[in-house]
Amino acid sequence: MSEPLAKTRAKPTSKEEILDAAERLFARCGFDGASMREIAQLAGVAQALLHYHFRTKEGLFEAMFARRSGAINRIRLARLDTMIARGGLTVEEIVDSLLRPTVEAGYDPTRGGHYFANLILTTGASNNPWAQGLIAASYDAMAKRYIEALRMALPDLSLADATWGYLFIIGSALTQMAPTGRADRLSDGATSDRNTEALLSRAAIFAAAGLRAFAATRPASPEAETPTP
Amino acid sequence: MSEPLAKTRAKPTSKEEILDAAERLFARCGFDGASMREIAQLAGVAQALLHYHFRTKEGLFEAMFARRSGAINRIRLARLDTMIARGGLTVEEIVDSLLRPTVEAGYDPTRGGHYFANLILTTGASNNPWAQGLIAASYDAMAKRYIEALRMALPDLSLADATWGYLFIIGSALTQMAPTGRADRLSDGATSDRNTEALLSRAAIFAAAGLRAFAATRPASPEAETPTP
DNA sequence: GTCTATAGTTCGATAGAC
DNA sequence: GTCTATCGAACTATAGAC
Repeated sequence: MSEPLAKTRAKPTSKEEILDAAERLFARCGFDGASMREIAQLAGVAQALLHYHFRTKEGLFEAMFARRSGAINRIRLARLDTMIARGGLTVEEIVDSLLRPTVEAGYDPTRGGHYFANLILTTGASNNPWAQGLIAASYDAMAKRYIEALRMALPDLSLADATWGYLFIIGSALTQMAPTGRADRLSDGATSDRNTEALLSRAAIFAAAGLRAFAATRPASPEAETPTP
Repeated sequence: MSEPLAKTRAKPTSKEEILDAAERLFARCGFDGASMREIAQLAGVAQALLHYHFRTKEGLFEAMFARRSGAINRIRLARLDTMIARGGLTVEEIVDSLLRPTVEAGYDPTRGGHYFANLILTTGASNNPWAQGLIAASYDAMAKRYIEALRMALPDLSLADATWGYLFIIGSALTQMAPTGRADRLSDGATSDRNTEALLSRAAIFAAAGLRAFAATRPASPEAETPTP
C-alpha cells in the first residue's frame, strides 16, 4: 500500500535515488560511517537536496529504514495471513516466511550488493534510544504476530519460549545473511554462505527443532531465577 | 598467559585505562561513533597519549579487541579441553562453554555496562576487509575447534551442518546478550532479556535440538543448489 | 526542486615542551 | 610517558540564487 519500494520501472525520482544511495551506504558503513556527502555523490545530486527532502541525517536514515522494513514486513505478513487462512500451519513455513523476504528484498545484486540485514543488526546493537526506538517502531508489531503464529503451530509453547524462539531465529539468520565467506572458510569449502538456499533451509530445520524442544520442555522454565543485571 | 585482562587489583596503568575506556565507548557507539577525544576524556588522559601508545584509532581498536576476545577465548578453550579430556561430551555443555564466557566477561556491571557482544556483532556486520580480518584472526581458530567438538558430540553431523550450527548458535545468542528490554516488551513481561540464565539455558536447549535435527537429516543436504550471488 | 557556496563544528593526528 | 597546542581535513547544516 503506502509508498511502494518501486512504483513502476519508470525512472526513479531523485528522492528515491537518494533513498537508494542512503540504503546502500548506510548498510555498508553504518550510520556514523556513511556521510551525507558520499550519499549525495552516489545519488548524483547536491548535498543540500538531502537536507531539503529529509532535513537531517537522522531524518534520512529513518525514511530509508522505514521504506525497506515496511516493504519487507508487508510481504511477511501477507504470507503469514495466507498461511493462517489456509490452516495447518507448520513451524518451518512460518520461519521461511519470516526470513526469505529479508534475503530477497534486502539483497539487490543488480545494485552491487547491499545488505539490509547488516543495517538491522547494527541498528539493533546500538545502545542509543533513538536506534532502539526505530527497531521497536519498525518490528515489534510484526514480531508479536509471529510469536502468536508460532504458538498457533505449537500450542504447548509458552509465551516466554515463543519470544526467545523468535529472537533466536532472527538473530541466527540475520547474522548470516551477508556473505562474508566465513562459512566457506570454517567448513574448508564444504558449504558456502553465498548459498542462500542452504541458509534458509537450514535455518528452518534448526529453528523448528529448537522450538519443538521448548514445547517439549513444559515444566520449570527458568524465569524465576534472579536477573543478572 | 600473555596479557591478562587484569594482572592484579593494583591500580591499572594508563595504557590499561585507555583500553578500558575504548572498550566501553566502542561497544556503545561503534568504531565510527566513538571518538579519540571521548575515549581520552573517559580514560582521564590527554588525547595525544592514545596516539603515543596505539598510533592510530585502528591500532587502538585492534588492541582493545584482541585483549578482550583473547581473554574470552582462553576461558572457552580451557573449558572445552577439560570437557574433552573428561569424555562424554554433550552438545548442551559445549554450547554453554561457548556462550557463558562472553556473557560473563563481556558485561561488566561495575563499569556501568558495556557489551562486548555488540562490538563483535557490529564488527562482523561491517563490510570492510579490515573488520572482517579482525574477526577472522580473533575467532576462526577457536570456531574450528568448536565445530570439531560438535561433531565429536554428534558423530552424524556433517562438517557443513556443524559449521552452520556453530554460526547459528553464535548469531542467536550474540544478538540477545545486550539487555534492550525487547524480550520483555514482546512477551508482555513473561520473560526478560536481563535474565542471563534464561538466555543461556534456552540457547543451549534451542541449539542442541537444532543440531540433533541436522544430524538426523542425513541425506541430501542442499549444497548442490546454485548459489544466489 | 535543485543548485553553489560556506558557516561552524568536530575529527584524527602531530609537533614539541617537560 | 604525558602533556598543551594546533594543523588540516572532513563533517552536518544552512543561506540564498535560480
